[in-house]
Amino acid sequence: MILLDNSIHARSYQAPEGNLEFKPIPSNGICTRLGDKWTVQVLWRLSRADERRLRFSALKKEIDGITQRMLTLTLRNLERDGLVVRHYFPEVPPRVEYELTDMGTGVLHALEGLNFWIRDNLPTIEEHRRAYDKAEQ
Amino acid sequence: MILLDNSIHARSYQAPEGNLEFKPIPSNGICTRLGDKWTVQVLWRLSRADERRLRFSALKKEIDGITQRMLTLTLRNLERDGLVVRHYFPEVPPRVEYELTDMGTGVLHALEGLNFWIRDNLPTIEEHRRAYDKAEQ
DNA sequence: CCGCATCCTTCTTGATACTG
DNA sequence: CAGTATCAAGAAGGATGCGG
Repeated sequence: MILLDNSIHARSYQAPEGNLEFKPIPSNGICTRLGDKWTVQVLWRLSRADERRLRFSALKKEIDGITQRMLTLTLRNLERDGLVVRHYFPEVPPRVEYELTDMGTGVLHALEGLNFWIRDNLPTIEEHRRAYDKAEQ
Repeated sequence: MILLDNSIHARSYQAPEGNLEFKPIPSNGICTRLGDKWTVQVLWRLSRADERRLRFSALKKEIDGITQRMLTLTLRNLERDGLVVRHYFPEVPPRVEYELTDMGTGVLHALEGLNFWIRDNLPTIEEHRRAYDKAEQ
């Protein structure tokens, strides 16, 4: 997904006036990434943390249901894209913190429109789904 | 994911001022849908068509690389969610047109912010990817 | 504590052939 | 023309065990 397929809430979304002004640009995997199961959840948790930084274990604790493996993979991809930076402290036991970059913050802002749209339209969509499924038996 | 992983272009994106104002809401599969390989491509083609309607075969011709099977599946999902309506004409040979609903148009508007963000940030992201991959050997 | 390796299951996409 | 059915390939996600 883009937004959470688990989580809650917000203010109102004003659809822009007039016609659609974009031709969709190639996203080179960005959208697939944002649409996966955990990415936005991770970005959002980091955005709410002190100094936009959290330890691996803190993220794992906050994100319900995520496995160590998936958290690692998700963070690696975000790091590779420059949305998150990894800070490694070679203590014993080791400590690792992940920090949201400005670009990481930016993508969350860019998702606000979609977020509000979903909030406003999800009930209607689910209504359609029920009707459709019923018609199919 | 959301925008095209194949396609081009647009105007500028003004990031909202101040702090992030949303807690991501549950999307119930919407985001996964928007993040898949063909959904946005289909929505966008319909949005540019006369009366926002196109025949199945026209869509197939316009969307490079899509198979009959994937176009069918994509349209079924969009129809189920109420983003598209299917008009069936029992002629010989049969004719089927798909029409973008207001809600379908709405979701494209809601994606504009993301679209512009990607256009503006993709070069930087790809730079990060190259650096990351190089560091990994 | 953090993360890698391995194995396994499920989902998504694609290729191809057939039909009202 | 606009599908459906079937099969196969690959990617994504989950479970579990080991290691610095």
